[in-house]
Amino acid sequence: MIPTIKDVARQANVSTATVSLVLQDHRRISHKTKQKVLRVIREMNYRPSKMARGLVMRQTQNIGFILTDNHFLKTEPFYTYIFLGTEFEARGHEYYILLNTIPTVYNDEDCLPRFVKENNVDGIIIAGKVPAEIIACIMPFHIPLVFVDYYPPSGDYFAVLIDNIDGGFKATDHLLSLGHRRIAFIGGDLDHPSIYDRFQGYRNALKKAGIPLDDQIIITSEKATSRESGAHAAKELFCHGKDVTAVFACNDAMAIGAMQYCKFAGILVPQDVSIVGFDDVETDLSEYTPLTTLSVPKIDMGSQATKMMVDILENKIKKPHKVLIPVDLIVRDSTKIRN
Amino acid sequence: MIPTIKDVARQANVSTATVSLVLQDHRRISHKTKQKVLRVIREMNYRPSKMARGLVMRQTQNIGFILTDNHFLKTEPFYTYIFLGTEFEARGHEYYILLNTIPTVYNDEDCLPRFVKENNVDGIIIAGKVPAEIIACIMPFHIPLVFVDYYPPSGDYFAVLIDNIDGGFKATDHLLSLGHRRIAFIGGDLDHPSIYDRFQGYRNALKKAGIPLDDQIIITSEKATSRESGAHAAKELFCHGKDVTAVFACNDAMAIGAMQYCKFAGILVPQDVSIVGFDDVETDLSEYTPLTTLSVPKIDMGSQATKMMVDILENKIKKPHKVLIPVDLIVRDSTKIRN
DNA sequence: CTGAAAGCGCTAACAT
DNA sequence: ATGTTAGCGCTTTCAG
Repeated sequence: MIPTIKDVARQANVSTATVSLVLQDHRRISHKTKQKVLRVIREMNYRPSKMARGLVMRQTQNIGFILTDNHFLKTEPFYTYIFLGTEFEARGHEYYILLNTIPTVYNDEDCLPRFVKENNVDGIIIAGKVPAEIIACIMPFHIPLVFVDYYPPSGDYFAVLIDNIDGGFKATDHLLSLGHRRIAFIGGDLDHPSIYDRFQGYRNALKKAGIPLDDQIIITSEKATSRESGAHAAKELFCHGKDVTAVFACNDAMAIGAMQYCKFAGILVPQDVSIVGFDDVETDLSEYTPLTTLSVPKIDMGSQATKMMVDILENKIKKPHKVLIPVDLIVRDSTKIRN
Repeated sequence: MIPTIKDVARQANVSTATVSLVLQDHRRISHKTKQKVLRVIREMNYRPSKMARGLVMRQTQNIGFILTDNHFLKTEPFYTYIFLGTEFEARGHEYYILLNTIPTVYNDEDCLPRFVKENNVDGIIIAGKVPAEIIACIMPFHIPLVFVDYYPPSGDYFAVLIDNIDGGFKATDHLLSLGHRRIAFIGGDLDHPSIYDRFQGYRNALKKAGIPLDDQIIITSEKATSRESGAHAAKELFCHGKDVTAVFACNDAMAIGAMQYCKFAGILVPQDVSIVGFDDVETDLSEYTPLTTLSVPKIDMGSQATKMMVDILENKIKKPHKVLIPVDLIVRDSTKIRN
């Protein structure tokens, strides 16, 4: 049988109120009683019931986690890592994470995650891009929100974001430092904020190096950011004989696609061309030259988001703000000094 | 302000007991009052508090989900899908899934998932192989357990398992039906139950076809089930000129490894040799011939596990038993009729 | 510094 | 058929 606060109180010869106060480390408890109670608690292996406490405190100690299903199920476990990060961090703060995937396409039926309907969370972490309707549905409930790896088009929010500008800069700067001057950018739709920012970093780095932008070697006509589109972009680049010695791809998939094309076209990486990716998600690619890329600390992002949420819930912070997570350049074999 | 049962009772001019009974669809409530109460509930948008109900009912309406971290984080989202399946199913039964990853190597510090320490789950689903110590730690708590894709070496448990024997049979039978007679088996450690069972299916199929087993073409000397070991095994097979026209690999990774070796050795798939894998997890392998394999309904497995757990918790089933999930042969391009 | 008691929202005897 | 009431395990005034 699981001991209750009453059992502890009886055993320690104090009232339940005292036990409760000890539990909260209240200062108006004498050191002696505190030690006594603590000992009994340990002996009986007592833990306060979340439900009873939640009932009276009017809080669930749960944090919701919302993600569209395609994000969670894609092959690279990007959001899976973020999710895990939230879980790890939540443990230390006595919170539980409640996952709720939502359909990628908006669907007014089950628009509201059930944990908000049931009032079963104190706050919600939203990971990746979600339909604007979902956010609109949740807002009226006045539940604290933290966004991870996504920032809604308008409004002020708490958010944990990748420092994409810095990443783009680091990638480009790395190539510059290797002596490259003709550095191409290949990316998907610039309307996507992450890609746009990575491109900004690229621009900033070139500007700093005093190299003018050359639209000829900036390929942003692809919509997707897949391997296929990476291969396409590379074809565009090399087929027309534009002289480039290095490529910064906006993500690993496109970088790999570019490498696929190079292999096909007999272009050697990194001898003929250096390539840098972004994300550090494409593993097990024994076919290709190991990719120099920017590594995103995914677990850390989840952890930061939870930390931020806990701070909000404990009223430690009130004003919405963004936290930018720095990325690390991982130098592997796909980049080398310019010939 | 969220309405409570009292608000509903007052508004409907009945007692809270009546509202409670209506909520549980108790028959000793007159149709008329029931309708009246139901209307008020709808009007006020009332939902009973999980915590209050849980407190008195002594149940959390939470189901724990345990997984070692390496399982959750491996590149293929195998267990991620299973986890999602449990979530989907849980929704329909008003349960929440609480994830708790545990270190892969046993670590007596945090051996117990916190949701059991805190008594925050009614039952626990355990996915994939976990250290025996963890199970031993949990047993004393008498929490219902359901295993998914793993069955402990000894004892009687509820479990949802892949029908590996059937899968091995289907794989081999497919090759037989294509006219192959010299069918190799490549697998990792036969001590692993899944691999052993897949091998049994292979044996059964050959036996049924009246083909004697040939130890020469059964490669089980590899410990791992990685691409590398698949390539090794294939080398072993083809290097020594053992005549085989088909290979059943115990999983997709080994099958891909075998294909890597074939490519290297100039052996054509499927022209020279047909290959069948197992799991249907290796995607995005544009380099290789699309693999004929056995597809495991991962989401369905999670869903079945939750269903089983809910049945246990509702006392609908009491005797431990296994549910075998059938697998489907997915014929792609890596197999063809024997020349 | 500690205890008694009320009450969080709900269910389940027991009354009526 | 419905209402009254006593808790479930905990926190929190308010007294002492």
